[in-house]
Amino acid sequence: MKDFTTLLRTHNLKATPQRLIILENIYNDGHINIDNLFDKVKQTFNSISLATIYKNINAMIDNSILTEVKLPNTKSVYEIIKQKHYHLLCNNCQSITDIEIDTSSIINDISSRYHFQVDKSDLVLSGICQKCLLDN
Amino acid sequence: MKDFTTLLRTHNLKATPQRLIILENIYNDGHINIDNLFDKVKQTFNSISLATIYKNINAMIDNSILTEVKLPNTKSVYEIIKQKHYHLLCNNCQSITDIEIDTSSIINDISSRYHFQVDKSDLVLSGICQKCLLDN
DNA sequence: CTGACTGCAAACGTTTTGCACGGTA
DNA sequence: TACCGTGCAAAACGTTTGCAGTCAG
Repeated sequence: MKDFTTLLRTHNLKATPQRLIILENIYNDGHINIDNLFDKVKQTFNSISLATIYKNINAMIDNSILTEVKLPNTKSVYEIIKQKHYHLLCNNCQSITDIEIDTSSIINDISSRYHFQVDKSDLVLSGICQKCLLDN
Repeated sequence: MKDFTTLLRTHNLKATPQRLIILENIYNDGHINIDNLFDKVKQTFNSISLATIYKNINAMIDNSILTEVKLPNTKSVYEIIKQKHYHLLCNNCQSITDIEIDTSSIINDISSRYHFQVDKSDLVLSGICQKCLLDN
């Protein structure tokens, strides 16, 4: 469990109970889409409105607490901003796994070949995860 | 200019004038979002409806003629399916460039480290393109 | 000739907004 | 206490659908 109160305040947002529960749920899940987040948050805060979820997701993205991860063939998920990493997406169970890869050689290659200044990289590898491979 | 009539027919779709113009516009642009596509197509086929654009984009995706490219911080674009490649996205001029990178070592590494069967990879490098770097 | 396609309008699901009330700092 | 945040309902937005007419093969 992290100190989400401090996280919010250092990013110029008030630490309301709704925001704390939203962050706890995103943190526990790792990556979560709006619908699942709303369902989960309602379990501990059943009066919360969907508009509040949206407003807070957007506020936290604007204030660099969260980031949106766009995925092929499925809804975007949101995650707390952390160190640079990439994603595995299982097309069978829909699980998302953070992975670390050294992409510096690729990025350097592209920078020089295309004279493109790379500020951000997004990589999603889709396929079948270990668990689903074993289950079938 | 390619033979889009054959492309459509070999994918079990009728070669209507609307579809040919849609494909020509996507081909010429390389990658285009729905709004820009609608604007462009209207220039040569002003009676076309937005519903027809949507229906055809979806039909062509379902029949493996087109693919959707999801991009960070901006709308998805559509492109004609071609050989495997990745994308550069300029955050200044919004241009999208196809790039070729050998990602096999990364994918092999991930397959063995995570026991994940990789079927597809999506990589977007965002930043500033050469033209915009020179202009500023 | 027949099934597939088009264009319109209506419907739909998702996200945003306005506003009065409530809570954080 | 001042301002930010919440919750509700309504609005806006993007996309899909139903249907009658049309066209490609």
